[in-house]
Amino acid sequence: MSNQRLDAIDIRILARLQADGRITNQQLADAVGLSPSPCLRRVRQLEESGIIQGYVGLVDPAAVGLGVTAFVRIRLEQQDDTRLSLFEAAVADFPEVMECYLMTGEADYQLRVLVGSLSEFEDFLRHKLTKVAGVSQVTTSFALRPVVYKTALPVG
Amino acid sequence: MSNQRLDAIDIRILARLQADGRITNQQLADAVGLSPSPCLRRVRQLEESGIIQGYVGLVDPAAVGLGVTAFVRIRLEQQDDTRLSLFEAAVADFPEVMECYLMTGEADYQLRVLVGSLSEFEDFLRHKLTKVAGVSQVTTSFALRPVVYKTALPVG
DNA sequence: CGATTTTTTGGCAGAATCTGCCAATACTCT
DNA sequence: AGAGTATTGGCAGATTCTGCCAAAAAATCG
Repeated sequence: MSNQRLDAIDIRILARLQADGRITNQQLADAVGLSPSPCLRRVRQLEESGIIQGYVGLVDPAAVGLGVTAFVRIRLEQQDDTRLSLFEAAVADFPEVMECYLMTGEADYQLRVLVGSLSEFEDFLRHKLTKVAGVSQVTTSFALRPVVYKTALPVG
Repeated sequence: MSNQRLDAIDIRILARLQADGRITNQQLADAVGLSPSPCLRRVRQLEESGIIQGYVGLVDPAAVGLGVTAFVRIRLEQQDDTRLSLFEAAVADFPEVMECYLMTGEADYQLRVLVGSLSEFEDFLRHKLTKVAGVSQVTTSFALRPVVYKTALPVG
């Protein structure tokens, strides 16, 4: 999990793995111009150093009945460390919360919430989010449609 | 890319693959209580039907110098189909734009933008985003810190 | 510059995994 | 119960993985 200098080959490895997390080591080695052995070693190093955080399968939300994306901006009553930690622990446990950021500006936090329907969202608001200690103001906007969703960072 | 009924085993397969996109088929089969062969067949079907959209490696943004997350809300001058399509095509080509949603409410679009520094963000705003035809109002909030970032949908 | 150390690479080989095929099992519907 | 359909498990050749070691490349230092 420490610093590490990334050379041109590492960058290409990252680009490839971001595009296809199941590429075989042989294909990857071929793509970046190495033989399998040093290629695998580089990948392992990138994994162990935390630069590669993991590999995941991506599932179509609509296919599993999760068609509603909501963005929720939240103000807390107070912003001391304890309140922030409490709130963060709470949202981290909500399966509906896909993203959460501590923010500058009007809101303290912004959430991206994924649910199956508006009534599920209401349940989430009424029974979960507003029950968290310290939550003062909640503002919701809904996504009509996703336009771009990427996980691959621009590298190279 | 068509509809498909998901049974309990499929759900468990999806959960596992969302948690570890490089799990071997044998481990996966074991975890869901099948032998490798039918397990692989189910995975292939989920892939071909588009329920599994793909597999990706996740890279730490800070490790590649991308430490600034900005949320940008955008109003267009007009909201006819042509303008929307034009805007969407433009943002899809910006490597900085990780997410974009067509929104209800005040803003027409909301973007999550990932850059290395505030000056890079200014470049993005001045030379890219505001140059897109039809963009009228742009409001930015910055993330101080990511709290939750998940790709795994709640299934199971 | 040349010699030494350090780092990185490529090839090898046994182990593990993949994956298509086929017979056996389980399920469905009348 | 029985016919038909769908799903499963086992098998085996092909592919891939992955640790080890010697060779090559790069970096360091006198």
